[in-house]
Amino acid sequence: MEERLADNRERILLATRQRVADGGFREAQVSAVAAAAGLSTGTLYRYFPSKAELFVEVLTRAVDQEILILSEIAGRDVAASERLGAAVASFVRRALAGPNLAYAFIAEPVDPEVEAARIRCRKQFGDVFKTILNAGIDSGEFPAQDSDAAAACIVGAFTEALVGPIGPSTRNTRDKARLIEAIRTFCLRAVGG
Amino acid sequence: MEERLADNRERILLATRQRVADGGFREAQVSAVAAAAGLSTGTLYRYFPSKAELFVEVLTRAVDQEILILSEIAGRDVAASERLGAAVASFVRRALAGPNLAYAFIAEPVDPEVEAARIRCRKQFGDVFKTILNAGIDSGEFPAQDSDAAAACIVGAFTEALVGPIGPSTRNTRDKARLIEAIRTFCLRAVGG
Amino acid sequence: MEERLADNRERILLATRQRVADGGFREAQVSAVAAAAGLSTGTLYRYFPSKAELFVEVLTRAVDQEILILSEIAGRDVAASERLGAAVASFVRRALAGPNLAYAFIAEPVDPEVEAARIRCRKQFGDVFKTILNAGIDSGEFPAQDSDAAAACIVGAFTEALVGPIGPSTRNTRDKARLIEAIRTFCLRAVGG
Amino acid sequence: MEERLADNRERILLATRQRVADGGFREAQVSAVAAAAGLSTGTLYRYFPSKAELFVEVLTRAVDQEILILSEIAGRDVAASERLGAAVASFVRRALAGPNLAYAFIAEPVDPEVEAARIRCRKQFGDVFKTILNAGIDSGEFPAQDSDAAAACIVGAFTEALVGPIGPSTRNTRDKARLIEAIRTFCLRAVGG
DNA sequence: CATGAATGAGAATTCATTCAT
DNA sequence: TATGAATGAATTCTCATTCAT
Repeated sequence: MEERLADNRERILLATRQRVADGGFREAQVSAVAAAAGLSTGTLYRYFPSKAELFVEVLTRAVDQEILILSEIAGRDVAASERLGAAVASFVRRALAGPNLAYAFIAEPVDPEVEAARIRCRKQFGDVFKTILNAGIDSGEFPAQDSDAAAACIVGAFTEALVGPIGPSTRNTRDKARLIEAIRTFCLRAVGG
Repeated sequence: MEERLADNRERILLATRQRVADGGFREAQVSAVAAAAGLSTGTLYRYFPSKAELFVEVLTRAVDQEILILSEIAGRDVAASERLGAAVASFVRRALAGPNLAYAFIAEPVDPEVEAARIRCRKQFGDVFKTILNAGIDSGEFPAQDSDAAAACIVGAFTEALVGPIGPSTRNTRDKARLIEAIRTFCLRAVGG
Repeated sequence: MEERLADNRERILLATRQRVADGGFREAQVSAVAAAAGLSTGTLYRYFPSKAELFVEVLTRAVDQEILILSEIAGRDVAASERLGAAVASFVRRALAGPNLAYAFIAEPVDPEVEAARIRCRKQFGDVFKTILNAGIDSGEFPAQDSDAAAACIVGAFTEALVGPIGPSTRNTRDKARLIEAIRTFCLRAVGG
Repeated sequence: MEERLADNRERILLATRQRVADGGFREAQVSAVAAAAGLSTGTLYRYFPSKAELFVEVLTRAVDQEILILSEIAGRDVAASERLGAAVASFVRRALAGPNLAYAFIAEPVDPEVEAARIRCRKQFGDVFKTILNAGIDSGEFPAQDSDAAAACIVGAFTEALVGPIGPSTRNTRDKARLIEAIRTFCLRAVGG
């Protein structure tokens, strides 16, 4: 029972992720998500009080996991530039696996409540990079700079290059590797590392 | 009365811009825009065949003007790095005047038709920067690099720094000047200039 | 001036006929008709108090002319069967020249006011045939029969064969001649002539 | 609850039929039909994907049943003239029960999708009569004739006599019986049977 | 008289949320 | 507890008619 409840909750979250990845938040209607999860809409509403809160959780979950990984990298005992490069590359690599999901999460707003969550998430990303930057500046590895602005620039740079419409097309593994490298180089040089 | 017609068209475009700036395309319903323009919905439809086309025009208008300015900068007879810095700073400066509108233009998707226009617009931005980059690479001013990826990164960087939630808050003129400088430095260093 | 007024009125009626013939009443919007007549909608409303009354007049005009011709045939000093055959063939022949107009007039309802006019028009057609039928019955040329029903059947028969969707396709002159003959034969035999 | 669902679907179809019978397709707005069925418009859309498809189903339902009956008659093992007479009389008899509905079905076009269905339906009717006619012609019972044109004429004749405005008014049972007989005689004689 | 811009009621359709079973 | 049918507010778009210029 407890088992079952948790199961349903996970199924709903998963179904939402998949639909968002497919067609963006626009295509993730409550009824479609419920159907994909093998549940009724009524049941979905037993687990989530509203569509917005469901979306917020899907978003937060994905981002939390990402932040965990990036934080680990940020905490490593190596040069800041290495950490920065690793963090960027790590994020980019995973994002390339599911671009639409990343796009929807990063760029597509839905309603104010979800939008607020999206903002918090980007802020979290920025904070990770700011941490690395500040460490590098303190250690003299990076030149003095506005780490807020630079962190924002970094997040923006890889977001756009990854999921934005003007990013280079990445069809095969080689293309992807090149793109990751290009973005890493860009960001590293940008902060003077 | 020619006067009057043009007026209405402009009023509608202006009302749309304002509502978009306030609450994104989401809040720019036909009836709300018409009311804000002091017109009936029927009249709005005399000037624009559909909501989507109205949005597309609002979008392209703003972007076309921007592209014009950036292109002029890109064509100047000075070092590529100077042109790049000037272009970034120029864009950022103007964008800081109406951040929400910029956000809606750059980041918010609406429906397929408008989304297509948004993509074209971002591509235009990217192309301007790619032109500068390639010139700089050819002249040996910048190191060899993937100019597609770098152009995307640049657009993403300043977009995010400007309108993204993680960008530093800019309350006064001094803050703004600092932000512009930070973004310019970031982008210039990023491409090795 | 007087000249001009009459001209405009005729132009409007003609433009209406043409648009109806092209796309049915559905496509004959006031603004489209006015444009086709080279006038403004406001001017159109100086000549016709409403769209419905305009349509009614277009309808009545066309039918009145038709009735005139049929009445002449009905009044000829020849056998009833010959008159009947001639009337049917005469109507059918002209209708084949502009099938869409005929169809719209005969079968397509628009709004109650126009529909009422349409009913009156069909009644007029029926009356012509009833007159011929009654004459033929009186003279012993046709067997006794319900001339109301038979007249309705005749109108229905040629209407359907002409403009209905199940009528045989008539692409060339030969086809048309055959169709006219088939309908005439059908109607003549039907009344026992 | 299965019960309930089917009920609603039927209720919607019935409500549509009734409104169509009253005022034609024109008066069968989605909201009016839903209200007449005791449902919300949203619910109506659970059962029918669009107004057009609802209309098409109302149309085809009625026609399919009719065609079934007529086909049975057409297949009987009696003289073609008897079958023709029986088919006409059978159709007319039932149609006299709901003249306006029949009119809307047979004569009133609405939008392209529904109009297409209407055409298919009339074609079905025509085919039944063509079958009988061809059989009669083959057996020598009817003289050689264009069975396409004649079938169209027959459908047109009884349609008009039934639902057209010029048909005789039929107030009581005796009148109706006479009308049926008049139409049957008309059609039979028309094909030479 | 002529114009044609403006009006605004009305129609179809969608979908998050509720609640009787 | 689960269901999913029902709801109805909200939104886009059309077009006959009016009236200030």
